[in-house]
Amino acid sequence: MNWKSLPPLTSLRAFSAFAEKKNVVQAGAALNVSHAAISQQLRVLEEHMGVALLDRSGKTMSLTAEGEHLARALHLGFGAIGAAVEELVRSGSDRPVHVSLTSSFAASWLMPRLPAFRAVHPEIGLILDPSPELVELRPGGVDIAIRYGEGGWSGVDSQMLLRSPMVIVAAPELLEDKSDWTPADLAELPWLQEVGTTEASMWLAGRGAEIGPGAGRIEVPGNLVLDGLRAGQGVTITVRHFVEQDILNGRIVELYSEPDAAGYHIVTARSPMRAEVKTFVGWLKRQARQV
Amino acid sequence: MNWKSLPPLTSLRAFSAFAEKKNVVQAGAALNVSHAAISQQLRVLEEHMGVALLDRSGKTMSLTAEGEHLARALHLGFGAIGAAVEELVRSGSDRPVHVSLTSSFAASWLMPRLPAFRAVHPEIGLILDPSPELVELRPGGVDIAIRYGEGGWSGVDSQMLLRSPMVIVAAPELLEDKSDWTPADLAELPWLQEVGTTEASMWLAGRGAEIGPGAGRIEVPGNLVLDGLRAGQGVTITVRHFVEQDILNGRIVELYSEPDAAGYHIVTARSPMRAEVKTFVGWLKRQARQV
DNA sequence: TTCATATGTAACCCAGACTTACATATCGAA
DNA sequence: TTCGATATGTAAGTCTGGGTTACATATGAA
Repeated sequence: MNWKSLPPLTSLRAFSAFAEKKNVVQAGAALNVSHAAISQQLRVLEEHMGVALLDRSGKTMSLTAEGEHLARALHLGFGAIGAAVEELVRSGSDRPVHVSLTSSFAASWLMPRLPAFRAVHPEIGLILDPSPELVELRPGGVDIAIRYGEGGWSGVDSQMLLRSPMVIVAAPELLEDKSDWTPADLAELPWLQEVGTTEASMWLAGRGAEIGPGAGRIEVPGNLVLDGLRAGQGVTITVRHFVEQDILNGRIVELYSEPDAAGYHIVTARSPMRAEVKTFVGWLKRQARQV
Repeated sequence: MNWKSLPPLTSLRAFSAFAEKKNVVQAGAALNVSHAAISQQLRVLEEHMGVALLDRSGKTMSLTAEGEHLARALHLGFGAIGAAVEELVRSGSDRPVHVSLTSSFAASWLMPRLPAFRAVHPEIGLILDPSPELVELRPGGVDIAIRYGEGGWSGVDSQMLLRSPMVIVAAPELLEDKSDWTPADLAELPWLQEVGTTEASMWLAGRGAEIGPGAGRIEVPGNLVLDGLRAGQGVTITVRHFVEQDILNGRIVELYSEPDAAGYHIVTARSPMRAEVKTFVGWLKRQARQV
């Protein structure tokens, strides 16, 4: 391909649009530009090629024989390009947006807001995939993951969605009148933990304690942890944001708080995002801002 | 054609060049830009389409399946466009440049300089068409005309090539010892006039005189007017530039000079000039400057 | 003539395409 | 495993091409 001798592509596009519409005003409309822009580009093209493409006699402009010839080629050429682009773009767009997240985030934050998303973007399908572990983000598979942490993971792009520290919480009934709970004391209470996760044990271990043999660890599906917590069935570690209301109205007591800069992040692969994914991510961020 | 959803054409071109060269540096070379420009345009395209077109793992980049698909379409599309453009541009370029001019300009100014043009641009053919009258400038016919006057003709573009006033001249032999020639006196002398032109009669008429019956008007082909003048066969009106040397060395006497801003102009149609015509016009102007 | 329609032009503005310079990543060879 | 060679990425600033607006001009129809 001899690119260097090709006229400016903008001028070819303007000419093609003019050839289609037979009128600079409409050609401009088709390209989202003013009629003057088309007029100028047509001159640029003729000047560049040194060929009379347009017959400017009379009120309306028409194509010369050479112009018709070029117009046919442009229609075919740009047509082929446009068709291929369209095909590739839309081949992705009927696939739903695949979101991997933790079940607690899904239950406590995302699910209540989903109806609002459906209302605004009924055309975008979603797959919510609650799984405790990080999954591979790859084209054709999971589009985005929502994960808790401090960000900065390597190999992926991440942006903070919701900043909130981890807290150790329990219902007042469980704690009875005792205050000043040390980690070792807490280890003797029953613990609620989502199946397959180890945050609770890790937290205790990090403080030299270990869940006592008599206390018992209750492993429940992620969506039931908070319900059990409120029912006074055990202590648990969770993201403060999810129990904020309960803490404020005294239904839950906050025992320890991790003062780090962690929070939920939107994690995406370092490859271009489909338009639908961008839409969903944008919506997520707007939702998080207006909490 | 749905122009509005098309990605920037620059980015499509960059991608197509990359697909061809398999390498950003060479793709840049093919488009006369730096490798960084290609790199950035590839990102723009992927971002716009939301489709992974490139596999960036490893040292070299390669196309994904989607990328290959798009590359094929772009190759065909841009190929069709490039071929049509090339065809139109070269269809004009084997036709010689057709120049209409007066025979006196041809003989006195252009012909002596033509060998220099042939030496620099052997690939450009010329047709010199000496004709006294203005001709129609149209695509496929006469490309440029060289005409004497004050410029500003309507319907055409003109640019001054050589400024020089009209003068009335004669050989000293013809004038003998008499000086102070009035127009009426001159009317009694023989006049040399190019066949088909009326400048001489017009000049006399404009001054209340008329070629006398005894004097005689000698109509000769344009290329012979200056020869006859030098041989003392008659008075004539001509452009001063052509007889400048003769005036300076006394072989010709300048009787009257029209002090207007006239001169030879390059006259072209208000339609795009073929590349070869531009070359010739540029050469003409450079020649005129260095006189 | 006058109005309506279509295109041209001048002059200024701005986004996006480009450059330069430096950084980073991978592969192969010593 | 270090080093050089090769290939691509990134930051930051520049500049111009493509655009806008506002006005001018030309043609055809009534």
